[in-house]
Amino acid sequence: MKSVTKFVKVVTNMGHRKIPESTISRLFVYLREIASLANMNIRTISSGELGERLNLSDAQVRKDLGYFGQFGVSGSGYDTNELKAALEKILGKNKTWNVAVVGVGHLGSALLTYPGFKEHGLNLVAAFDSDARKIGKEISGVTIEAFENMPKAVKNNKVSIGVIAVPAQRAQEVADKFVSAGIKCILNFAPTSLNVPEDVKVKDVDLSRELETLSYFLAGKK
Amino acid sequence: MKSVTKFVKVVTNMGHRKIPESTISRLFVYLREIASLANMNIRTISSGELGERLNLSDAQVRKDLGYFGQFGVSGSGYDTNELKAALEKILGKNKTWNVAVVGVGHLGSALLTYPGFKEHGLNLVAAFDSDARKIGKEISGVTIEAFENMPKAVKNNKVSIGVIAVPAQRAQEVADKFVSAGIKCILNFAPTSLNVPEDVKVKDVDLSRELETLSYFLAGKK
DNA sequence: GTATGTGAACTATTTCACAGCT
DNA sequence: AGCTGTGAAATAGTTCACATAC
Repeated sequence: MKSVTKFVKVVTNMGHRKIPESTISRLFVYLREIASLANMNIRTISSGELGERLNLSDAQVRKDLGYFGQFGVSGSGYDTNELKAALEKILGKNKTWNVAVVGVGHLGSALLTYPGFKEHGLNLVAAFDSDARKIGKEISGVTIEAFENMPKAVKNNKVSIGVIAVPAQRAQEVADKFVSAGIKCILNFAPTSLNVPEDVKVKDVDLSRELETLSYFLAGKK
Repeated sequence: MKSVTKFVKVVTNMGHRKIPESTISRLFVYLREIASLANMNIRTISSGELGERLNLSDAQVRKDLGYFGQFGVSGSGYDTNELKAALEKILGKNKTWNVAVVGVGHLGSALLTYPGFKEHGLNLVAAFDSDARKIGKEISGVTIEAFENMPKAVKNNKVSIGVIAVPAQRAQEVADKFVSAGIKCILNFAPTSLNVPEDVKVKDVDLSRELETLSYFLAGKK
């Protein structure tokens, strides 16, 4: 007697195993590479080849993908078009989000002109500063407003992500105002640790720390 | 018979236990906080209080410091001035390094004007681009040169850190040229994984990935 | 033969918990 | 009593290795 087993691809993480944040981050890297391969008309790739291109082990690639389903074919590898579609679905690349920036100094204005925002589905819709001389100026198609207007603007523009680009000593104050305006997701460029409620996600981007660890490494050799 | 034990503070990691990179990164955070406390004339702080300010556990603080020596006093905590001095020594804050940037587009020019470089002992001494229209222009006191001149300039200026701020598809080429010019330390802003010899340290700063993981988080909550 | 998917083993990092110092 | 320093326990993340599929 023959038994027939049907496998179903799982694209959301149904089994709700805990997924490492590093896995999520690598999935974006896989997607980039796979998209480029698909674009070059390469139809199939193995975990080993993909890992080699990205300086990762074959096992790492398979394990990461394994959290979300079974996308490969034994003996041949992964179909690039299928895997691309699956990753896009997993990672929610089709959605867009509105973003507001507080602090239009060096960093803030560099961010406002950074094309990567738009490329990743993030629309800058508002910018705020408390320096009166900056208010009213336009940058990247957005007019800088007074910080006091922020909560109202967040609601009117359905802002999902708040970006903090002010000096460290003012960052907590801005975070508190974001939280009370209903923001659940903060991108923090200030070199300080923010206190927020549990349901608010903070992503810290601390360029100073990166630079510091680099010079620590250099100090170590010789 | 009584035994007398003498303990000596270890400031370098003599015992060469393996130290997590995350520990190093946190030490810089401790230093910032401790410097600010010392500045406010707070003389002493416990691991618990310090952890609370930084959203870290008391055990984490003690374990991190423990890799480098014994800086605390049982029953009272850490002397802020002593700990500040010790951390500065451990982390090699006094040294400065020369930096060269390749790629003076949006990102590169934002970096060139970023004051954090100088604040962390990094001196921008040269900038390169392969766009003929940019060559000869000055930015932040540095004149943009042709990419071909880079290896010579790296040697003449004793450059220790190479910064890559070009599009992904050109990043490996730039990295190779840095490596053959003798650079041992690369700060990579291109969203791609670089292949370099073992003795070269690459620090990736991938803003796109940070943005992407943010939108993944948002996509997850309905 | 080649490559996946996945428990099991291993490694890294964090947290616990407590002896010992002030 | 209060707090450090540190092995031991727990947790997180990566790599191994192999049964299974094509």
